[in-house]
Amino acid sequence: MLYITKLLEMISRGKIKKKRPKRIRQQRFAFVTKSEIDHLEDGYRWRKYGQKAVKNSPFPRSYYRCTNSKCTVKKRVERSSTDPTTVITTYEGQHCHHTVGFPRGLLSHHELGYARLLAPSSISHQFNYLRPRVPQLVDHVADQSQSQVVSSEAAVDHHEQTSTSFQRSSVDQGLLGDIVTPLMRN
DNA sequence: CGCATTTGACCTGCGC
DNA sequence: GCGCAGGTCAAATGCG
Repeated sequence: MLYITKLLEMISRGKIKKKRPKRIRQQRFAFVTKSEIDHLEDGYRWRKYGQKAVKNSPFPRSYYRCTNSKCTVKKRVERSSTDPTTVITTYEGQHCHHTVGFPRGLLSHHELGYARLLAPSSISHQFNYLRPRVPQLVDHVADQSQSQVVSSEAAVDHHEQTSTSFQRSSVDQGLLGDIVTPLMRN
């Protein structure tokens, strides 16, 4: 009874919405990282908007969104059930703004690769400028967490195997075609 | 006070 | 149609 009351209240407040339009699957990139840290810095600011226990894994999956309101990039972070020291980070979408910088030397080279990958072309030079600083950052990270890209494409495929709506071709031909390394491409 | 995180409920897609 | 799993929302709460 209490629940029904709450339900009606929610409806009246517009909390229960009608059907949302079909989600359009955006480009996704997954990184497998050996790290003790779940949430690695990648130069962008993220706001956590959800956490969910996933099947076949004792570890919950965290959902993050870019704090820039105009930016729709999302990121999922989950720890591998087979190897608890491995973190699987899946990025979805493309940033439409500059990074906020790379704080505290926590940037790992795979995350920088991602940043370059999804950054607007107009700021791609920013990453070239930053590149000379990377080795020391990577060394710093490597000592802590042995960050590495194991197989981004394999990780994506793990999620996308049955999906036919993941359109890589446009990515390859477009903006990211200049940036994505052969490894990252299909 | 503003922003980030937590968390339970709701929504949606998919397989049976 | 039903149930499950994944994804999202938003109020409550915490923290600097």
